[in-house]
Amino acid sequence: MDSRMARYLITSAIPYINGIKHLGTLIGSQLPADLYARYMRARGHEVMFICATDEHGTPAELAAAKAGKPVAEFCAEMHGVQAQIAKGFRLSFDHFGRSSSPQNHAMTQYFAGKLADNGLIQEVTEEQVYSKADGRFLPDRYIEGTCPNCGYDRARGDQCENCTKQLNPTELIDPRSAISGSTDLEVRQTKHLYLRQSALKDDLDAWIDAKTDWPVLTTSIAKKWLHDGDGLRDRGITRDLDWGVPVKNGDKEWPGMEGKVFYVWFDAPIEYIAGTREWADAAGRPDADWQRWWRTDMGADDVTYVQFMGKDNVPFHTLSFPATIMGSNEPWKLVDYIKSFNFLNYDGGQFSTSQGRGVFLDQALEILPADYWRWWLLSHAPETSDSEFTWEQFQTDVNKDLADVLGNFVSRVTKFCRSKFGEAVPEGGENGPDEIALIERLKSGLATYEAHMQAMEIRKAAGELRALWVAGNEYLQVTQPWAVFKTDPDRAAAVIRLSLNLIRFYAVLSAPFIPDASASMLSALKTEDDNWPDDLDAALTTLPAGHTFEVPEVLFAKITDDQRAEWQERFAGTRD
RNA sequence: GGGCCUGUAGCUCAGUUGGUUAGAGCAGAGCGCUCAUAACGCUUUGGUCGUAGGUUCGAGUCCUACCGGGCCUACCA
Repeated sequence: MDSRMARYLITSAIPYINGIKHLGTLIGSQLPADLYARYMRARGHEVMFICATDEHGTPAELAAAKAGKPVAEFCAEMHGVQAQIAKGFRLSFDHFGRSSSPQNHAMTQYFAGKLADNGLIQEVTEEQVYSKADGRFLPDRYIEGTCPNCGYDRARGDQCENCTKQLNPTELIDPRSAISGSTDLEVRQTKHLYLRQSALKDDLDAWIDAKTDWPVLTTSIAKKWLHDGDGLRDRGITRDLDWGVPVKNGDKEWPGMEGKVFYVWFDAPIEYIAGTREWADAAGRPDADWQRWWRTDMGADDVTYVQFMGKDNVPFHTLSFPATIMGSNEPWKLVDYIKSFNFLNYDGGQFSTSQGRGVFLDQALEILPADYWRWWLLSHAPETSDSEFTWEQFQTDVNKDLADVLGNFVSRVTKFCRSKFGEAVPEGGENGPDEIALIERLKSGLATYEAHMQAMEIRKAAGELRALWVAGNEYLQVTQPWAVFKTDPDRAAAVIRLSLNLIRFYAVLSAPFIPDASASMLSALKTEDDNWPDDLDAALTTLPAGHTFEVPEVLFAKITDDQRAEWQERFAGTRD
């Protein structure tokens, strides 16, 4: 076993269950996480890549009601749909779990118990709005009414969208349920558990301060919450809902909390741990197999834990979840690096699930292979600011990068070889100055690529990868095997032999971005050797003279103007 | 209202601790090549770096104000 082998625990923010997600959520966490996981595996490291569906909370109940199904059934179905989509995009989760799993129930109750043991849970009696018609308590924003400030008649209970004034639901004039429209509301007393995050503020602050290499986006949001106003506030971690993890103290009942569940943002991050346990259970593995990823006293001390998420999820991952871990006073693994992303906009506006604006993941896979989306989204990942999807840009970028630069390189090399030498790596000739120059170029480019991938500089990594594809075309232009062949076939053979090996080199390097195309390339070359080119010279002679191959189908068909126009029209407004 | 992020060529974006003539890809123009998905290569036209001040020998880079975009603001997740 390689002594440089390291262990990487990678989690993607878990997507909410209430519907099919759009391209923005894919690039915000799952896709970059997958890129990183694939890269680390390719480098020979041991990887545990966990994702799941986030299934609890009011929106899930409402979505189920709208679909006319029991919420458990609805979630099970939607989990299946999301799992299928994840598979379609080639997301290489080691396990795609569910926050509603028995494992997560147990783990969530376990952590709550530990926090209570350590004096970090406080019971608070508070007043909340209850809707008799809906038979449920209403979260602030599910109460609508007239704004006392500006008179807007569809103000929400937390804030008026018209005048932006922050509100309490009780301040609304003529309040009504946003769910049923019922005005039969009353204020009731109810008891809830609060996580005393404030008690851990200094620990969290010191911990965040030490993370000088984290993205500014990540640390600035955390610090804002830590220092704003009176500092980090305690947070309610229970809700009056039917669907969720029942409130328990470990495996014991929690007196006075009957019929209540934990708040979705308390149990959702714990699912990262529980999901790993689901993985072990599903494979019939012992507990030690998941614990070695999560317990620093059981082997996780050499694990590097990286989380991926959109910026909207940062507070929960920098504060609440770490507070849960720290507050347990047990040696659970804390995150080492948080890679956060801005949002992807759609043609000048936002993607909108409610308005059906933008491209949803099931539709995306209907119209184009996963690699097209993976490449474009990753090479435009919103790392420094919100970024923009337009169909024109998507079409020109994908056609140029994938079809012209990479796909066409594969075509011209394999077809030229077939017509002049047959479908086998040709023999004869040897490397000269052009080859030495190319290999030098590849060597430095490879080092740059590896550095960017290691640092999760995704756009820069994509740029360098593309530059390496270009280097292949430049090499052919310089060596001109089609002209040289007429006078010196051996020389042409040497060029093509290296070029065919270059295709394998590209397939290996590109696999984290475009796994399907990479597989096609390897399969056309009739090789299963996908080893990382740690030794570049050896890597470029992997396919010896005489090794047979076949000319592959066109790797990437171009997006035509007609297609682009049609999709632009189809995805402009409401979801069909 | 407050906090943070952001505004660099037509488009999408890089620009390290402030240092000589501001970069890349795409799009546009020209040339070359003809093996290839009318693909590839080379050259090239585009920018008073949001605006106005300030600090400095020197500012895209630091400070202030203003204008525009975005996110968050703790009971949506």
